[in-house]
Amino acid sequence: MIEHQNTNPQELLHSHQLKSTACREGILQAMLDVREALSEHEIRTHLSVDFDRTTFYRSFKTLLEHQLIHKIVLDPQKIKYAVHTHRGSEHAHFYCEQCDSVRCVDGIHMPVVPLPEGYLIHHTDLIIRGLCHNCNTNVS
Amino acid sequence: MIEHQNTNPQELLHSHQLKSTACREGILQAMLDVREALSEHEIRTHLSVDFDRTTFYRSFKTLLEHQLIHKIVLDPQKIKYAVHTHRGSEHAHFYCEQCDSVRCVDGIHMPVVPLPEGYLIHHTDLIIRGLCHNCNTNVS
DNA sequence: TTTTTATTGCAACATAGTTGCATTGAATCA
DNA sequence: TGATTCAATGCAACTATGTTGCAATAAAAA
Ligand SMILES: [Mn+2]
Ligand SMILES: [Mn+2]
Ligand SMILES: [Zn+2]
Ligand SMILES: [Zn+2]
Repeated sequence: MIEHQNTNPQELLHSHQLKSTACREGILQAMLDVREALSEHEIRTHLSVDFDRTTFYRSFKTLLEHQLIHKIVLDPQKIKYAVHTHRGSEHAHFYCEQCDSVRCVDGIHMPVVPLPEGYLIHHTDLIIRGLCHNCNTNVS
Repeated sequence: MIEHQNTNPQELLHSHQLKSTACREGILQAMLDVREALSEHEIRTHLSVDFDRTTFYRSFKTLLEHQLIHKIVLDPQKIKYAVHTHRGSEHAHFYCEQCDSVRCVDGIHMPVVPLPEGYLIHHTDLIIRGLCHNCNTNVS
């Protein structure tokens, strides 16, 4: 199985012309380690150093603006972040309603939406909710 | 053009075995009047009486649970609610990034997603972001 | 009319995120 | 090396979106 290169926070940041700070590195490292979309809290617990919430969110903002990461909004109180890997930027997300995990889903052609005349599409968000393999198979 | 019946808060509530309270009625009336998805604030300004935020959110919760309305989460700080009309429950939403409006979009077949073995789909959310006819045509 | 049940309002709390301002720290320039 | 500069950090305060506990009130049922 071929592992993708660039799975290194410093390199990632540098390749996007961003300074390599402790907080940014930590966020990226957590995401690369876990390989799942993570909430602020989940990233925080994964980290050894503790940053102020402001710093954290400013890092998120920077990483989002430079498209190193993306954000998955499941609910106003349920937000996850994931790295942008080599996959196409338009992809779906699967949310497991039982174990609360979010995974990026490749290979989905976004639906062609019959919108009225004059509408312009910038971006399409597709979130699939259900049970992941683990939660669906290992029934209690 | 055929107008759908039941466009009346009291009837709507009653047909779903829900008590007809002032807050519930107000929320539904606002949505039926405007015919767009509305935020809490937008509904509030549309109403004459002012309810406590708790009452408001408890009404939302009840209406959501009984499927009289549905919720469109655009961002943690950008939430809209819309009535469930006769349209199918699975439908897409269009969000105009300029005028901030959300409209329910009918006639979209949700994409068939090639998920790995064992995954179970409960629901699919599709949000299309861009410019509405008005904002796209009337360029500044 | 009395009892029961549901709704409302208030206070307090939680999560997600932003802004202003002062401080620190890391590069860059001389 | 030292001074300048600019970005990153931390703290305080604030916004939006909810939720929970508890007491008061209003509506339905007995
Ligand atoms: Mn993703
Ligand atoms: Mn809708
Ligand atoms: Zn799961
Ligand atoms: Zn618009």
